[in-house]
Amino acid sequence: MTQRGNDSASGRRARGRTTLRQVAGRAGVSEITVSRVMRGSPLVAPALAGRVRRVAAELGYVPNRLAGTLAGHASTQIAVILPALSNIVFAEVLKGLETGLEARGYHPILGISNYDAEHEADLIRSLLGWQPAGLVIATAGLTPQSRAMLTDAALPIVEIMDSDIDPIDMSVGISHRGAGAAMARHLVARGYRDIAFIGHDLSRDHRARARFAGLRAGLGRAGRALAPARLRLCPSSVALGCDMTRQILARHRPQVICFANDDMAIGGVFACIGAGLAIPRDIAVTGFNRLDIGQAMPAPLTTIDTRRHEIGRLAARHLIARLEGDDPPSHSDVGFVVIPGATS
Amino acid sequence: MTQRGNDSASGRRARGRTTLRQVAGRAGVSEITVSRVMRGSPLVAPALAGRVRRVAAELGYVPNRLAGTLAGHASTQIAVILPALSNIVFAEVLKGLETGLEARGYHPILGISNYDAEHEADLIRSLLGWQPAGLVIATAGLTPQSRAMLTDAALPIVEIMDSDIDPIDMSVGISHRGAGAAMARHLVARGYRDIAFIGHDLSRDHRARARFAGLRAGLGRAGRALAPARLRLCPSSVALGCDMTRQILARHRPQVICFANDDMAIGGVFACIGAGLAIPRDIAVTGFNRLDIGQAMPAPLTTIDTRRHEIGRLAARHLIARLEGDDPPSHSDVGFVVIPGATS
DNA sequence: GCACGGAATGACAGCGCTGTCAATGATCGC
DNA sequence: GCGATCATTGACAGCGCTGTCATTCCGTGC
Repeated sequence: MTQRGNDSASGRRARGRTTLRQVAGRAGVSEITVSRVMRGSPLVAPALAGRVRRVAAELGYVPNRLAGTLAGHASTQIAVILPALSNIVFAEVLKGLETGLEARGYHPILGISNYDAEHEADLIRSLLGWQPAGLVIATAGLTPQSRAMLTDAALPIVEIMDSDIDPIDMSVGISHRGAGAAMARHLVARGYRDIAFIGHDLSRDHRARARFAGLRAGLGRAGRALAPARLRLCPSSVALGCDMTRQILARHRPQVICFANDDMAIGGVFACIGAGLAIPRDIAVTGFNRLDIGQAMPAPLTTIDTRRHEIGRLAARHLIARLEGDDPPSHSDVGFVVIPGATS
Repeated sequence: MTQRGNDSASGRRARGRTTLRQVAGRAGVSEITVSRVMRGSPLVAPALAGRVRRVAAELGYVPNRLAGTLAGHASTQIAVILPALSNIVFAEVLKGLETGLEARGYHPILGISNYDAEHEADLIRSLLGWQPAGLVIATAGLTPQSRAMLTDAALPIVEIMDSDIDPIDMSVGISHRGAGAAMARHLVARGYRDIAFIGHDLSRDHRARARFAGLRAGLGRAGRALAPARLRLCPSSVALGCDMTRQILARHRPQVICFANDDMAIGGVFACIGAGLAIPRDIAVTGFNRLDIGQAMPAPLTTIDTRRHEIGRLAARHLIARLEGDDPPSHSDVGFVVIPGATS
């Protein structure tokens, strides 16, 4: 652990990483042969391949994927752009994606748009600069510019979460508008009339907005009205759901409160319990997403399963299929599932 | 769609992306000048720079970062390896990291080890192949091989979450053993004697194991014993906490149950409520991590804030500092905070 | 009017690897 | 025994960009 030349005081930058050439020199073969061995080509005689592998291991050789990709036109990086990570939903989608990609040797490069379409455009530009083999995106609302970049880039793209779209290339998701409508049918079937809605900042989250629109339209078709929605211009959270529920209860007790998602709904349940109300006898509550925690509550939450794990899995699968020359469907609706629960 | 090579039916691979040369040709300047303009070099005359920028925009030119990095030795990718993403804790750390990195033009390449040290080693190897500028890792238990690769790689490395380690390069975290001991002091101060512990698979999660060891040791020092721990060899979850709590309650009611983390503790709270027990009168409950949801419950959970957001932020900050030639501390303990709550 | 210094631009080599095709032996059929 | 064939191996030219000089063109001061 002495000088070695690298480890330049502050930088600790790696100059002097072992290269193909060094392995080749030490093994007494040409660079291309080492390259073939490292990529498992059957063109190299087994004995030679063994020797080369031994030398490579000895030298701790790690192939430079940058150079390899530049020369060979075959990146194994996949750009992944999500609107947030504070909500467990996207973390689970990302988990599903990472697992599916990693299993086939692909690596995600991550960007978080914060539900900001402009920032999303910047992310698209900079991630495309890495020449990824493909791109998976849960849109924050593609700008025309973003759309143009993606179209021009001509690489496999999966737009995830929403199936009510006309995808640039492929889509995997559910119908959020349909999910809202399904919740409306559920509420109508249960006979509720005085229905309130609590949500976070829907102006940025267009999928939550679609659910809300579907809910309102569905209720309208059944002749029920939705009380004016209560929205707070901040990200969704348990605490927010709790707080806003208390506010509503302070002036009026609706028959049911629909929350924009499970996080908020769980906060709502806590607020109702705190107010001494029995659920669903005194007041009903519904959420969206089917978080595990909502189902573990003493009274499992009425909600809609968005099958996000399946979305991540399928997105990875379709992307890889396309990369391997297959022709996966350009439009996949994984279908949501209404979970009746015990809170409505 | 004639020859052009690109958009080959299935592949949709981009051959024919605009290159520096094309921009240079169209603008009537040399490649290097375009390169300078794209990187904002002051060496180019403003008028010329403007013209070049216009041409680049017209052609939708996106610099190829692979080539740039290969030629210039300055990647802006940062390898990030985490043990899981199912738990919101790591998702939040990742969010903090991404934000900090993105703001300075760096992009995370993600790997999830699933608490598997062997897989972690594979991830390290393959991510290092991208010649990242730095690496952030929440260890799943570095194998000697992993350690060697990281040492040899000679790039800035931040080991996050745990501060009770001798870092390869830098560390940012808290003392998990200390946190366990702090919880022990809290319990002793409250006068509890009959203390149970419920956890998930600690064999793989060495930080949870350290907390447990700290708790047990702390209680031991105070002359209290911990009932034999109940562990289930599966990942932690709300449902698991709920289930295991029911099992314990079926045969005996301890004064307090310590859970390996908040998720499990929340499940425990639900189980106790379901069993008609009042918290903390009939039974106390403690968690770990200080999840928002635990604090939003009618009785805020007694827990320990692990300051994970701060960990992510600081890890990004120190990494970037190092990359920019500064000399950040090699060892940062962000400190945990005991949150007394109302469940103990 | 002229050498000089600085600003602006370019030529060139090469980062580490892979695609392509050529070269080398070894093997084979007749 | 000899050309054809196959299995191996290598030479070479780039992928698209940037570091490092070299070059050109001014305005300056004397």
